[in-house]
Amino acid sequence: MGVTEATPFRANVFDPNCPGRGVMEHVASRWGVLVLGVLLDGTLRFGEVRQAVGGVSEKMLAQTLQALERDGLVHREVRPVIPPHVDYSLTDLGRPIAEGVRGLYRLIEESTPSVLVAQATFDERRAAR
Amino acid sequence: MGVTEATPFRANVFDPNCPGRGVMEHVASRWGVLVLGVLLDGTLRFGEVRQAVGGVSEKMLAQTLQALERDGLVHREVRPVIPPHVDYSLTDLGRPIAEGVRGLYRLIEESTPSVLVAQATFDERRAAR
DNA sequence: CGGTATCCGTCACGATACTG
DNA sequence: CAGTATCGTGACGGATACCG
Repeated sequence: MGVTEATPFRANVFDPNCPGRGVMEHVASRWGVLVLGVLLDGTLRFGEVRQAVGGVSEKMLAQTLQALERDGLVHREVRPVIPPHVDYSLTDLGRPIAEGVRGLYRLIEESTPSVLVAQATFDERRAAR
Repeated sequence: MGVTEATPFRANVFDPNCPGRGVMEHVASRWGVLVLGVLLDGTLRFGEVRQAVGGVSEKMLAQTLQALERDGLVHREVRPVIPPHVDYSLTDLGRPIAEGVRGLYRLIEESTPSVLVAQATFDERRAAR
């Protein structure tokens, strides 16, 4: 088997027609990463999620939550009262992924100062041409 | 200060007007995650990256690589020969982030079977209405 | 070979209004 | 309160052509 056995990394995600790619695009979407990150804090209602994630519209939030629910990463619980009350939380499947996302946050925020310097340098060089 | 001191997580990424958010959107973009993942294997030429990432157009690849280069996550080295030869690799700043992305791949691929079941169940319930 | 420029379609997204 | 429906815009993204 040699190399085949270990398959060092080379995920199938790189294949356009692979189910994992779709999940990746839900998770790593503009709002997906933020929703998962927010839900890591615990169960939240629709409006609370909306408030916690800055700048998301109702429509996009509903859409994002549905995609994540369909993938089994987020649990949706409706309480039949008036006015309606809907709770969102991470599933056991979704939690590790959300934690991975949180790890990315951490790294990116730590890197932010360096990134800003890099951007400034880059833009400067461009202007100098 | 109690809770305030630790600031459990609650990254500034959730603020729409924050530099980290922009970086996050580059990294967690459709092609950004894939490019970073591919470069983790080592230095690659433009064409090699294009081949490794399934389904990306030249335009989007160039655009993605530029954004990551501007953020200081990817290093671009031009060798002035004919025909042109351009190498791309991760910077010290970019590598940890790329590794975080790889971690997400792993998690998502492990989850894929469960996700497919969840999707089937979800779609079934919808149809049953 | 590794881009950049241009054109153009599509769909992601936001704003608004409405329902249960 | 938590959505769904509809519509309009603009950015994203692909195809093509051309330059260094």
